[in-house]
Amino acid sequence: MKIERNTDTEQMILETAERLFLEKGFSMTSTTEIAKQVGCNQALVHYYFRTKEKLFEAIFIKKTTMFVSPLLQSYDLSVSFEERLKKLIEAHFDLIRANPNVPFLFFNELLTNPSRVNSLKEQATGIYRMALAKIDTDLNLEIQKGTIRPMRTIDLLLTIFSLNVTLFLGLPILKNAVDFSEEELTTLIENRKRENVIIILRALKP
Amino acid sequence: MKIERNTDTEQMILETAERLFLEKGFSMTSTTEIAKQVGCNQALVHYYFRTKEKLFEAIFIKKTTMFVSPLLQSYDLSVSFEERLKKLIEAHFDLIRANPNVPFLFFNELLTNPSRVNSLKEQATGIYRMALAKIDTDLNLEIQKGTIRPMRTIDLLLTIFSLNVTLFLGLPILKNAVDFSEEELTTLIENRKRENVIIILRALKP
DNA sequence: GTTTTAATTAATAGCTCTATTAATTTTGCG
DNA sequence: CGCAAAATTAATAGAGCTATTAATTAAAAC
Repeated sequence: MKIERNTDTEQMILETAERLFLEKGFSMTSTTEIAKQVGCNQALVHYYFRTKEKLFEAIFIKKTTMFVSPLLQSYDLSVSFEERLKKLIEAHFDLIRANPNVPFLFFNELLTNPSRVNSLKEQATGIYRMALAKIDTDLNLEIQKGTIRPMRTIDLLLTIFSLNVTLFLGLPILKNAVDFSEEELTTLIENRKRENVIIILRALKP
Repeated sequence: MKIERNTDTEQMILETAERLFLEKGFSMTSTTEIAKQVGCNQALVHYYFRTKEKLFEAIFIKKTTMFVSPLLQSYDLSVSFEERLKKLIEAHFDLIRANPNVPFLFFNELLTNPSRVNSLKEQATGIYRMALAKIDTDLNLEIQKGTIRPMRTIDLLLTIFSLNVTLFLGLPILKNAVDFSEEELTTLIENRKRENVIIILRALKP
């Protein structure tokens, strides 16, 4: 019986690091612990990535782009504005549900280490601006048509973002405090998804 | 010329620790740094509070209660339900605006150190349950009257919480990314306050 | 004014972490 | 095989952090 040997240690380090960073953030995760969980020597982490910082950045950037691009794809111009927005909200919601720890990582790192915002600016702002511009013109067109009330794009985006993100950000705490069953939890989440769409669409009405 | 001597060093340690914990979280704040900023010996921090953990807990509990109780006071039964809710939302909003870093501290510590939820359970759940129960009966009464659509209390609270908290949680990041002027910022905040009330009240309509 | 108590400091033990270096093992290849 | 490159490890320097202890200074009490 042969022990299953690492097909690719570098990949394992990356995956383990990703998991730990997402769970505990940058400062609470040590290269020592990453190595221990991978089952390799701690120096190996530095062999592949030189510094903890670089290892983190690789993951952070990956997560950033992963977290924006699906939103662009879901923007379907062949249906009504309301339908289009609904799809966008749901895509955003599902994206966070599939990666519930990412918002925590973002907030944690961008708040405690604001310099990271800068590296993000060049990386992600491009995509963000595209998404923003797309919605912006779209929204203003509808406002001119009078189908929705006058509002700023940033307000709409903030609302979507707030409602979708906070649920998953707070869920671990809520789970700990209230003690849901597994199905109660899925019901709650599904409910919220529907709720969020309703809330936002209602908010747009003239 | 005499150097202004600490009237109360213990108090200064507490205040400095509070500021640093709120800025950077528990793990990123060292007793060494606290002492340096206070201008005293590092051992003094431990002399007064024994451990960093105990120092943190003192602050954490204080912030927790401070963050819940004002919500109960603003619950004014002499006006209409809608008006009452509006006041509650605004009180919540103002509370966070006055302590914009507290949500970050909560999320950060409750997510990375879930055991803290337990100490919170006994401390704050009492107050929370009171607030929740109050709104719960109130809300269900209105639902029976048919003045608002059927919905669960937790959904209403999650909506309020999401909209109010995320703004201030994300503001430092947004500020860094978008580069607002001081008045643009206050305008944005005031707008959001109004928006949040509108959004939530609309969401309740039958 | 001396004694007791409280506040403050210096010094340090013990730990953990990051990063590097040099040595060793494994792998790929001609 | 034999050798070069890559992967892996052991060892360790160097730094920072928490917490404690013993010594020193300031304040209070009698």
